Amino acid sequence: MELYKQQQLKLYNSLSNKKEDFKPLIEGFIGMYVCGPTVYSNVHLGNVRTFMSFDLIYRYFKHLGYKVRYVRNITDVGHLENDADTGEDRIAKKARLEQIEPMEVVQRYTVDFHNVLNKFNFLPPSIEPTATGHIIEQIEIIKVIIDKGLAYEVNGSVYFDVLKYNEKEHYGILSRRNIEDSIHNTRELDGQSEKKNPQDFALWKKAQPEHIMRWLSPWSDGFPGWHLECTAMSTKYLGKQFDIHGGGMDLKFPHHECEIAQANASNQQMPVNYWMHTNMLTLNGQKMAKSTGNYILPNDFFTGDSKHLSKVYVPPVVRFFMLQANYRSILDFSDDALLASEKGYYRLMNAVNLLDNLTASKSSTFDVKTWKQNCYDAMNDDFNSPVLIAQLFEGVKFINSVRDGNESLTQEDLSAFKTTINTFVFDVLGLEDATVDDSSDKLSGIVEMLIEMRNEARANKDWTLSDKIRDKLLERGIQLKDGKDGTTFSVN
RNA sequence: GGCGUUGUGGCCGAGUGGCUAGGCUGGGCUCUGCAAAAGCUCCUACAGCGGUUCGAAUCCGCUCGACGCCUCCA
Repeated sequence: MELYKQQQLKLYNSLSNKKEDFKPLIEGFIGMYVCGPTVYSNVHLGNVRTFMSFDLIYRYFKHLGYKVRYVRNITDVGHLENDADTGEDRIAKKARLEQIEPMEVVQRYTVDFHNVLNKFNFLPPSIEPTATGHIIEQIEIIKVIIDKGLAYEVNGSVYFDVLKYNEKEHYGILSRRNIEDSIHNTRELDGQSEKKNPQDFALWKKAQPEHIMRWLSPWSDGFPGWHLECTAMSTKYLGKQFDIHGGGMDLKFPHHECEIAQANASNQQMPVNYWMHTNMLTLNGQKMAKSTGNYILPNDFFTGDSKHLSKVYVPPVVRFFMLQANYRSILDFSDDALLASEKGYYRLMNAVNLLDNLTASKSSTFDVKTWKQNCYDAMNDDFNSPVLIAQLFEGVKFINSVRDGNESLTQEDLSAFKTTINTFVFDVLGLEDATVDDSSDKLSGIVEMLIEMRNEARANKDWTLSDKIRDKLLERGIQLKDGKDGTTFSVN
């Protein structure tokens, strides 16, 4: 029987602001759409956090036995710098500044995005569509919305008529806004606007003569608006109605609100059952953002070359750090917090690695079944990875005690225990073991030899030599551990 | 100004009406040639002020602070 039939999952739905029992439209299948990056620059760590949250969610769904179609787009056109008519397309601007083709910009940062995600051990989505690959679909949606009378054309550009839509529907249903409020609080534009109302948003923009990203449409040579691509691609691959739509908290308004309006306008139904929003990663208490310069790049961890970092960190440590916070909480980044996570991470890994060396006993002193369900309960409660990790540390303590002979497990319990811990650590949390690498076989042979030499020195009470071997190894990241049954080591 | 979120011990971070979060750090003990590792143990907090309740960090109100969105942002 599939695991999802045994585990009742609750997830927090931004649409209702409540935790709800999760029930997919079609039993056993999940359609999930996540707003991907706009590839006009390198992804920063805040971007990574969002996608990591959904990687965790995707992994857990898969573990539960769901067939998941996970769609995460690449925005490669249409994302304007601001909503004023003077706003420039981010990618076109970057191309202009660097004097290269827009598609070179797109290619460069798409590759960077994939490289970064691979380093952090992300599972690839099922489909990763691009906005430029779905111009026709976007044009078709615009036609439908115009036919419904909810969009209008001005000088070759097409805008969504928010006020008109709001007459029969609620624009602001997701972000809990009233259109009246935003009318009163909208900053005055410079009076040049083609839009009937400042709240209206572009479905299609006519390209200026110098603009190099342009496509033919019934209205003009131009390009699609930012919000539209997600509606086009989610509808195409997941249907008019699907289970989950996710993205960063900052996309809730206006991006997701606009998506709802467009989809609702063209398909006559609410597109998404569960909206999920991940919270921000902050640096110095402020949101990480390219525009303010307050950010840290993933690559900084691997070089250690940043004023925010005291040393080099391996990717799983960063991953572990992020998973120690719930995806809906703001997480503040600091070197101290990362150092603490690093220690915890290695403690966890060292215990996992001990598992294979444990010997079974006639009886168990640990309730494996309850502990295992505790792990599931944590994840079933809106993907509460911090609580899961707390449970895993209960396991760590227990493993170490078994090793020391203070606790015991039957063969059956031992294998259940092993399976559970490996499943959650590697499959669900997606943590890689940084204590092993390709050269581990040769390395351990050499370290075993040094341990032997040190033991000889210790037997001769030659503490100078024995301590030298131990300390020199530690300097190189190899830690010797003297236990009852001899010396073991770990590579940190 | 509007909408929303939030304020937890030295630090990071769960929880949310009575019952241990967890990690890191610091103190003590065991083990050890000494350490480290590991185990045990101690340090026991919920911004402030009122209210509801037998009982609130947890619910309600107010105050103060922080953050996010309201223009692009994961």
